[in-house]
Amino acid sequence: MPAKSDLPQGTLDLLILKIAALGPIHGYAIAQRLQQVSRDVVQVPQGSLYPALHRLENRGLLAADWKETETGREAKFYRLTRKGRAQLETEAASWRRLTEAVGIILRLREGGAE
Amino acid sequence: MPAKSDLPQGTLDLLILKIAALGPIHGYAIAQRLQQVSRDVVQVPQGSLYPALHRLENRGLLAADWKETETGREAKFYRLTRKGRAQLETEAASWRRLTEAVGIILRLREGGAE
DNA sequence: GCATAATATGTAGAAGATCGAGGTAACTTC
DNA sequence: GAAGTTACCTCGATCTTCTACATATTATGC
Repeated sequence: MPAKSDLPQGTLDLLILKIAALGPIHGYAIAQRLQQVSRDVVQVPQGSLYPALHRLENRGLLAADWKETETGREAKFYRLTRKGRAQLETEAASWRRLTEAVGIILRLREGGAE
Repeated sequence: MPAKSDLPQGTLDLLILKIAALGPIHGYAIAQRLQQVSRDVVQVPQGSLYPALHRLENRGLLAADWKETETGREAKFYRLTRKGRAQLETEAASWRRLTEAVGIILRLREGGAE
């Protein structure tokens, strides 16, 4: 059984920014890397990937240049802008705050808090 | 500065199911409880809350009865159905798997994993 | 008696994100 | 020359969330 995972809204942007922060990389490779690192928990369909990249580029968080890949093909390499780096930090902090809060809630027991 | 938090899609259902699992409770109180326990990180606007409750009820995950609150007012008390309990477990497991994966990604360093 | 706030429910409409399905093209391997 | 992989892209359906609005009851203050 495949680990069907459906990223919640907003999460994809955070992950893309994070991967791009590790060094210039093209879209297709971002999706592969996410899938590898997460052991298939995170799977990004192309219909989500490319709109997200364009969205981030339009917002000035990513910048792109066409370059040659290692295999000698043209691809669009994305890198984080200064603004993108700031955004990444903000979103990562929100993510941590939120997951911490949700974690607390999920661990509640009857007759628990206050 | 308020901890503006905007729950990602799907998360609200999970949290509602979890709170309802602790015992019958009405909608307004669910929102209050979430906010209290999370120290204001999770804030549920009514325009999100009630549609979510109806959604969950229609899917057969919650069941509702009108009862009197402690303050003597009529309110709709929700409780988890058997199906809802199963769904809660599934969603909680997904949530853990996902946050774990995202956590790994957010901790990546250049020249890191594979 | 009247205004305000808190409790408690609900709807309508706009805005955004994800995703399945489709399309293009180049390069590699058999 | 057919198939598979890499690499880009768009469109439309679908679902959530959120802002704003609407309603009714109870409690508090003046």
